[in-house]
Amino acid sequence: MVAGANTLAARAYATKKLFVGNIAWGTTDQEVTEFFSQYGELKDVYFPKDPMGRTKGYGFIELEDVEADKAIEEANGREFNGRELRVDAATGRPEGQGRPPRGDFQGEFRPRREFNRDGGRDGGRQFRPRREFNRDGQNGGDRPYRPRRDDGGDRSFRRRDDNEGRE
DNA sequence: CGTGAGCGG
Repeated sequence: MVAGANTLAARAYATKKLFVGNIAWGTTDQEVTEFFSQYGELKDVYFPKDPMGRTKGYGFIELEDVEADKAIEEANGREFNGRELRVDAATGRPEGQGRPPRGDFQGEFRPRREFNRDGGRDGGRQFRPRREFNRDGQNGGDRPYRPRRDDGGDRSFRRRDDNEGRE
C-alpha cells in the first residue's frame, strides 16, 4: 500500500459508501477522515457543513468494500469525540457503491447557485439603506430639519408681553 | 441554532 501503485486506479476497486452519523459538533471532516483512514484509503469523503462551519453531524465516506465493512463493524457505535458514531451503509442517493465522484449527475439537472427568495443573494438578509438616522438634524432625507420658529425664543418674548389664555 | 434527527455534491 505504497503510494504510486494505486494512485488513480482506486476507482477500479469495488467501493462501498458509508454513512457516518452522530458526529460531535466540534468534529471536522479532517478528523473524521483521519479516523477512517486507519481502515483504508478513503475514496470519497464528504461532510455537509452548517452556516457556522461545523459539520451537520453526519457525513459520507467511501472506501473499499472490505475496509468499509470492517469500518462499519468497528467504528459503528464507537465513541468519537464524546459522541457515539453511527456508521452504516449509505442510503439516500441511488449512486451507491463504486461510483465515480462528483461531476456527473447522470441527467439530473441542478442549479449551480441557490438564490433565496427571501432577500435576494446575501444570505437571506437584504441590505436596505433606508434613511432614518439623521441624528444631528442634518438633512438625511426624511426630515428636512424644520426649526420651530414660534416656540423657541419667540415664546418667551410673547409670553411676558401678553398672554390672555395663560393660567 | 448555546442545537442533535438523519442520508450528500
